[in-house]
Amino acid sequence: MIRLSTKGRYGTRLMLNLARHYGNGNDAVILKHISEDERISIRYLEQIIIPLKINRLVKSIRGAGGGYTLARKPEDIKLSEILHALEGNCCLVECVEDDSFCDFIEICPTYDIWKGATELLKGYFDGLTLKDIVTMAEKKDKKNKAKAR
Amino acid sequence: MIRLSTKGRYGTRLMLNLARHYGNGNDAVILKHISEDERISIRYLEQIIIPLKINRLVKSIRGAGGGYTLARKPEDIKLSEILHALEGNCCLVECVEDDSFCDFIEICPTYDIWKGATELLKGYFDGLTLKDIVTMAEKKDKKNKAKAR
DNA sequence: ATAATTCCTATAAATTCATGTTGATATTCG
DNA sequence: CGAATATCAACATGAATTTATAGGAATTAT
Repeated sequence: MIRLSTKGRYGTRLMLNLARHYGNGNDAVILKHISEDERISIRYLEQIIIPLKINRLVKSIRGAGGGYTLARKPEDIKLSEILHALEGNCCLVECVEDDSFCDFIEICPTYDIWKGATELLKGYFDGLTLKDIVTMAEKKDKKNKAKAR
Repeated sequence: MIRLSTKGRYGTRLMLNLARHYGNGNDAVILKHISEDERISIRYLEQIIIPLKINRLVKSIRGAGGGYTLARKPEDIKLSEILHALEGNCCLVECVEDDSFCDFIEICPTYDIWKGATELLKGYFDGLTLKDIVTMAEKKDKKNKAKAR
């Protein structure tokens, strides 16, 4: 019912991939590698990375030896920014962000409900940076490996 | 990016409409009236109400003089139940509810993020009953009328 | 019987999701 | 310079899903 689009999900994974490679000197990552890592077609990644570039979350380096890198440090990129870039509005219903969308906001009994839910989510995604998520994933990975032993 | 489908939104409005008419003796409401009130086509309402009926949130009365009523009191119906009925899973991503959906949950760096967001939303919708929402809407309405004077 | 209303199935229209094609442009490296 | 590597850009296509409408069968009150 409430769904995060593939664009949002794939875009987040793309950014996490870049975050993991960030800061190793020559850190440009090519889409082909991300495609292999994340099992998402290059063509689709190309479409998804466009808004990320427009919103200056990634930088592109053209030509041989090129690729993409994060435009800022992983600790300075919030998940909310990523989701917002991938669609103008990071909200449950359009009327929450664009109040010209519907003429009945003033009297709509559900508007405040959806608005409240949106604010809740925004707060959650605002409190998570790429670094946070990478750290969480590393911990999880370590735990799994310990279990496997 | 994160979107509540029309089914979820329209279904909620449908239920709120029934809630407003609940308990007035002969309280069966026909879809035609809901259609006029909410400006949603009867045909679409018919589709939306099916899962609400299957999940025993509404009762139907067939034939002339029939219609629909809430199956329980508005204070006993939670918004989370409505959203859950309208789609099997009331979650941001399928893997959160159906762990056979993806094989990489154990190592997926984003799974826990989406799961956390889903839990947050669920908690929010769990704390809201139809009665709560109707009461909120009435207060809002009164306020608007006061302003108009 | 008739009218009202739910119920059931089909299908059209719009959007999202994903891949493919072609070719241009920029950059590195030998 | 020339060849290889990648991004950039504009489409085109097809499958899947969501959104919405339509026709008619079944049920019931009057």
